[in-house]
Amino acid sequence: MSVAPSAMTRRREAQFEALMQSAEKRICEEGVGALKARDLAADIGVALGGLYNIVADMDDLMLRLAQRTMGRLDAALEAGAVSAAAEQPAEVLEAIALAYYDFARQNLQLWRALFEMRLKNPALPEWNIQAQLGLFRHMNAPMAALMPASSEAERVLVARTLFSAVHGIVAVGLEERLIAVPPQALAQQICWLVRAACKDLKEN
Amino acid sequence: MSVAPSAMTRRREAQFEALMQSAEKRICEEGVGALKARDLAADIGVALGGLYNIVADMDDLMLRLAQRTMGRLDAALEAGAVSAAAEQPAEVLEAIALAYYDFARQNLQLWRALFEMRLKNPALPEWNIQAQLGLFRHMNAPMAALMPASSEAERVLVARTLFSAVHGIVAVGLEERLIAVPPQALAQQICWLVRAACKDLKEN
DNA sequence: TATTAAAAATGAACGACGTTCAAATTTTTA
DNA sequence: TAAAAATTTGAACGTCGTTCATTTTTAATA
Repeated sequence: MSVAPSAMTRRREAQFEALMQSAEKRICEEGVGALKARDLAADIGVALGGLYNIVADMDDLMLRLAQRTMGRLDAALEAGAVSAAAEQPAEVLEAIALAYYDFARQNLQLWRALFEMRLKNPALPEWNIQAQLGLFRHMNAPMAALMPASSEAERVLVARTLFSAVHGIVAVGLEERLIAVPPQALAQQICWLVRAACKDLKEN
Repeated sequence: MSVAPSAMTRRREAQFEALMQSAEKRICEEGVGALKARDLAADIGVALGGLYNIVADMDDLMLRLAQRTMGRLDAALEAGAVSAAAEQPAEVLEAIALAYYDFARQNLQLWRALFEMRLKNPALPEWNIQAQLGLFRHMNAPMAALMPASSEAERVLVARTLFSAVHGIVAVGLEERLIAVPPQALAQQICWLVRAACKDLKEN
């Protein structure tokens, strides 16, 4: 589950890790828009041009960071799912949704960086796509329980819809540009929507 | 309902309008990331520095563009709402959601620009905030019909939740970076979620 | 160990960008 | 028509990501 480019010497791996940590620190403190090649190079004690021996370019850097963040998000969703296992499938989905919300709140800037990535080359590398799709893994079991008569494709579609809806609520809710919704109220809204959707699935 | 800064001469208004149109054309054709001050200045036949007599800076330009787009979106939502009026409130909300999805599809790049704005000064001007909040206007009547016993604040919260959820589905669905969901399937998913949410509201 | 070839690191330089501002030009006023 | 005010200009500035010829370090070989 390494996030570093393959074929690295030990020294390079250390540099890569230092770069990632310095970038994450800066994102957390100042937001993703404040990431500057010169700052990062200075942080890890490397000349400006040396950055490009560790990472192909800033897009590559962002994608590697996204990979790390998704790894942590995956673990958080997993923890949320198991905490509600052996319960009703709707409750598991609810726990996953709340875990997603909690992760976004606790890692606000890193989580935002996942979506604010504006890559020069919009085509994502395969390993990034797979990591994204892998996040849906936690919904498989509860979705299958909720929609036993449906096809795999149908379940995947509904899972994506549910995830997207929750993501939208979280994203808009954490946007401070408009009215700030109290966290507790937001969590309650997420639960309501997930429950309502699951109830409907159950009835049909 | 003017979108131009006040206290403009006739000439300035014409320049402003030309600037907006040229910017919108470029956004539609190449995406918001391709907007360059030099290109726009050339487009409207003005020296580079002259842009800053028409608009305070690029942030201001983006906010004015957003204002125009929101104006069109507002009209589209209104049209969607009236097309389903005198029906069940759930059907009105469904029509609004579908109108939102349709607008996003038909004005993909301009719609994206609404959210991809990364302003140097993240504080939004009051007129922009009001325009955003005004978009919820169309949900007032159906929400009141669906939740007659609830407070105004409660209804606003649920309306925001519903809108955010639909927005999330649309945003993720129109993101081509992952699996492309067929438009018809996406519309169906939106309808399903709105209906499920409304059904739950009705029962409680 | 000395020599040499390969690998890695350097930082000045480049082009693109948004923004500024003294100077030139146009328009308005007296 | 002359003076004053307003507008327009485009060169110049600072910042950014990125490149690459040069230097420095590391590794291999005799």
